[in-house]
Amino acid sequence: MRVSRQKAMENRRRIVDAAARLFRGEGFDGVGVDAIMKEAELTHGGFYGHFASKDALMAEAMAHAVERSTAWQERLDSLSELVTGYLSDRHRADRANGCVVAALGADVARQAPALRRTVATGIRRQVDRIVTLLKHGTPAARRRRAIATYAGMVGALTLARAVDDPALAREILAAARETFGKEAS
Amino acid sequence: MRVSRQKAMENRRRIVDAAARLFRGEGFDGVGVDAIMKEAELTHGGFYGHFASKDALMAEAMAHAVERSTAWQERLDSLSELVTGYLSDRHRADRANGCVVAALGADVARQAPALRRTVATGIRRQVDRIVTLLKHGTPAARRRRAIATYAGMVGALTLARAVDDPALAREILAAARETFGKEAS
DNA sequence: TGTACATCAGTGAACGCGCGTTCACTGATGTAC
DNA sequence: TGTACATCAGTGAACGCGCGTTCACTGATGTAC
Repeated sequence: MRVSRQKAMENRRRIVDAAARLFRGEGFDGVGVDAIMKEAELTHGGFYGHFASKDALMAEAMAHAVERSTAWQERLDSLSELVTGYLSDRHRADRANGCVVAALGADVARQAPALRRTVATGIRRQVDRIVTLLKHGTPAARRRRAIATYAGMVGALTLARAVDDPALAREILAAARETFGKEAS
Repeated sequence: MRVSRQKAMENRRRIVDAAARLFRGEGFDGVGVDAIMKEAELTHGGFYGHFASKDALMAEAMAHAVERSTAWQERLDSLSELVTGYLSDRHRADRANGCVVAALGADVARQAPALRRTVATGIRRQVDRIVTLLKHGTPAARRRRAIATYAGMVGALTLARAVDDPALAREILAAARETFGKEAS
């Protein structure tokens, strides 16, 4: 049964959005086209009217997720706010709506160039954003510091999620918050 | 055709070793039982004489990889050596023989408790190891610093591998080496 | 030490299932008059 | 503005392939005498 062009565009957006969440939550291989379409309240057959392949959707979903997460942090205006939010227990528990790199980091390295380029763009933007939140040092030192801070954030969240011991997970997040949350002079 | 008990044990070890490398290189879902057995120079049918399931091998392969990487770093005796080696271009390019957490971090979070517990043990050991390399500060401060340093190492390697731009990858590794390689007072 | 038989590590065909993808079909939408 | 037809978004069955797992079989190893 045909659907209005506007509704079709909305459906497409819903598929990308569902994919962006499900991929982060379960990994690229952990989610099938069928599950994504079901999440978007459609049937799997219609998928290929919107996308050339699952790979194509993966790339588009990553672009969507990167866009969203960048938009989200525009509102933050201090390093400690950014770090505290990123290294929160809430973010640790909610892979599906969180940072793409922490949710899919190792998987991204094995994906097609187009997808990796998209993620690289997101990383660059995140680093630039942190640079603007740093107040001390030369531009080069601030950039270096921003990269190390972002690396620390991603690594701490990855470690906290990998570990099965809640106490250790909390300790990791707390240690990283204290280390990366304030700008050491 | 039957094989001596000693040879059978050696075969089992070869399967675990091949699995540890292949899983890190291609991800848990990226490698099949067939590929692992072929890498170990056996046929896939014999697999279930050694292991109850692919999941069981995954857990054992992680234990093996954690053991090996811990043994490897025993030889290092300074923080800068450890950090420089970890954040080298060689390690970035060689996922299959490198750090388990950087190679499979996000995937580990989705695995069975037994596997996550094994990885947690490896993480604890790595943190303890870094603590012994730190010279300044109270025990609590050193532990905090060790966790943050390990997080920075894992995150930087993850970012460098995710990115498709070699120049950016090198910049990330260099920034992290400078930041985490020397013990800030 | 040698022989006869039981054991069992490894082989390769086969099974069942899930997943990515295709396709004939449906019926509401969009358009031409 | 209303009617007739073409278009095409979405449906659901089906296909083919790969993967985890099973199983009957093989033949060298291990053991009992």
